[in-house]
Amino acid sequence: MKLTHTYYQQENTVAVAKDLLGKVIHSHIDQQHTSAIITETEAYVGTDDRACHAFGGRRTARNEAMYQAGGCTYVYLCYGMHHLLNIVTHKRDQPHAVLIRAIEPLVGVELMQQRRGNKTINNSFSNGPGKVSQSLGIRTEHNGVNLCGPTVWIEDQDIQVNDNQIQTGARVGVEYAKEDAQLPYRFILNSN
DNA sequence: CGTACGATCTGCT
DNA sequence: GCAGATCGTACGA
Repeated sequence: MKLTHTYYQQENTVAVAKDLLGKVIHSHIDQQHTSAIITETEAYVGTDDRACHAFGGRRTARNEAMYQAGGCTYVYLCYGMHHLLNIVTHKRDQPHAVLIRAIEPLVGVELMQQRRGNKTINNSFSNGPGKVSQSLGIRTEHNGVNLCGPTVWIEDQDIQVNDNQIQTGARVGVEYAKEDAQLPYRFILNSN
C-alpha cells in the first residue's frame, strides 16, 4: 500500500529515514513506470541541523519544498549536474527531509539502465543520490511533487527488514556541518 | 552584479 | 586516489 500523508508527517525524521529502508519507491515519468527498493537514506532534521539546507531558518526559492507539510519531494541540483531526491517529512514549517542515497531496481530495469547510460546492473549501479534520481527519471521539474499523487510515490510492499541488516553511520559530504556531521543519521540496508 | 562552491559521478592514473 | 565536469544558488558588494 502507498504511504500516506500521516506517515510522512511523523515528527521523528530520523526514525522515518530508517523505516524507509526496504520500502519501494515508484516513479511514473515520461509515460513509463519504474520501481526500486530503498536501500540507503539520510535524515536532515530542520533548522537546528547544520547540514540541513534550512539551517538557521534559511528559506529560499530552492528549499521552499522542505517547509511544506510532509509528503512531497524536495529535488535540487547539486554540483551543477546531479539531481538529488529528498522526501519531505514532519509538519508544515518544520523543514525536515530524508535524502534517498541508494536503491535496488525492481521494475523497469531496462529503462533505468537506459537512463543511466546503458550501464550494467551491479553493486554500484544506483548506490549514490545522483544515480538514484537519474535511474528514476527525477529532475528539478519534480521538485515539490505530492507523494500521494500519480508521479512519484512510495509503497510498503511487505519487504521484511531486521535491525541486524541495517548499518548506521555519519552523513556523507557534510564536513562543513561541524559537530552535526558526526550524527548517526545515515542508514544502509545490507543487500544479500 | 560578481563570485565561490556544493547532501556527486566518472574516468583516468 | 584524484582531478575535471558543470551550473544554479546563496550571499555579499
